[in-house]
Amino acid sequence: MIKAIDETRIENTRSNGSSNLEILTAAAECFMEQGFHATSIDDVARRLGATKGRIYHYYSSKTDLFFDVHREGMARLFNAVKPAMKGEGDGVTRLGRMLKNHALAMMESLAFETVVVQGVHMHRLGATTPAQRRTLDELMIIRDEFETLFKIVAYEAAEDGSLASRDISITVKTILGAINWLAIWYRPRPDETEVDREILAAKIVETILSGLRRRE
Amino acid sequence: MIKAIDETRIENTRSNGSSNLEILTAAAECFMEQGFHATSIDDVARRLGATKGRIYHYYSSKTDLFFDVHREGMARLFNAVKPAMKGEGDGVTRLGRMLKNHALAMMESLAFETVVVQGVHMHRLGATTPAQRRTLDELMIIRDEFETLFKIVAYEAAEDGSLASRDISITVKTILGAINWLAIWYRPRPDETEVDREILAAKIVETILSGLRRRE
DNA sequence: CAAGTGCATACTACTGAGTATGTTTCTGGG
DNA sequence: CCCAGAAACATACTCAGTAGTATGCACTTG
Repeated sequence: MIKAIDETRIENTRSNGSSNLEILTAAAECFMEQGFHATSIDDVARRLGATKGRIYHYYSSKTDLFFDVHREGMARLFNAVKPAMKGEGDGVTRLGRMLKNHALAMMESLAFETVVVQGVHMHRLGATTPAQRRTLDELMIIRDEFETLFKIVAYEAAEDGSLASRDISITVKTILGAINWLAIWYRPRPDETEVDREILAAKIVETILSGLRRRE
Repeated sequence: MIKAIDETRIENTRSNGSSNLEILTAAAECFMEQGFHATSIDDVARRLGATKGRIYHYYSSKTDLFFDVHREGMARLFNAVKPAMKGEGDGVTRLGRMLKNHALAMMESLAFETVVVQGVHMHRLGATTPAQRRTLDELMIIRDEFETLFKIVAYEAAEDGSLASRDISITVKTILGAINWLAIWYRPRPDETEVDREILAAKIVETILSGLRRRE
């Protein structure tokens, strides 16, 4: 799974040409713990055991760094969810697979996905330069596309009769909220294994698919 | 409903003694739009048509102001949800009422509740002074109590057989995530009425209670 | 060995939290 | 009715933190 993510990682080129996963990871962790504005470039550098110079060599601004972390987070979500769209099972079954993979990606790349959640909230924020504004819009388009993946399969599920709901848009937003909320409350335990995460993801998906009320 | 909130509003006294709902509201809106760190005290003052002096007359620091907004947001959630715990219906029915009221409160006090959501995320953040650290811990206790309200009724629902789920803690976190996510995507339309919000809340709750998969 | 690459060091300039100090309006006791 | 004194702000500062820059320096590569 993780190897698959690495192999299919989309290009991460930014302003200065090359990228640097080490920097991205350190930045993601800082942004997760303190948020974008409370994180100084020096904080990220300190976590790297380096200085500003290294970061500004690769990224032209703090905002661009944030954007690239966001980009990486979205890429991982796509890589996790897209393969689950096709395959066997009715619409809701496939939706369940997508949700489970989404949840697992949230846990495995918690720092990046927390930044993604922050980024959504940042939409309104006036990004300073026009170039940054364009990048931000582009990121929001990617986010919409991600949501659309779920809408597509939800429509298919409505047509094959496996989906109960009527209002697809609200339904998708609701269930994605349940998953994304992991960024708020989930913290990995030190001794946690992949299996533990699978179990947690399965429980969450089960709740979403079956609902709270017992079925007869 | 709104009048009821005002009547039962808990005391909002802070450092300097008295409070000021006007300031709290302006601050909540700024924090919602830009986040805590990106919001300057001057921003809040500008929105009030005033200057820093007014704000620092009532609040000893930006952090304390944030805390009081959070407090107000939590108070509104409690006032919305608590009355729905008791009354007729099985456990899941009452849970549904609580969730619906929660969703409505999110929409009606969007700015305050967005700050509450931010506050949860801020938990890890090192609040500077020991006094602020204590206040932050206190706020998190209040949040836990809020979550406990749902757990209590969920346990009752498990006992009366109306609840399908086994893991109460994960179930509650999942469904609260679905509701809280409203803070991210919900934006009131200009011509929106109370009825519109009721319909939206009902759809969300229906999705949570019944689940995605169609029942035979 | 010349030209870049990959950083570190040492600055600058500005923003923004908090403070110190007016200035005006209210309030309550004589 | 008058007038301390407090309450409710506004104005004008200070100063620490931080984004971004300019420059230096080792090390690689063609």
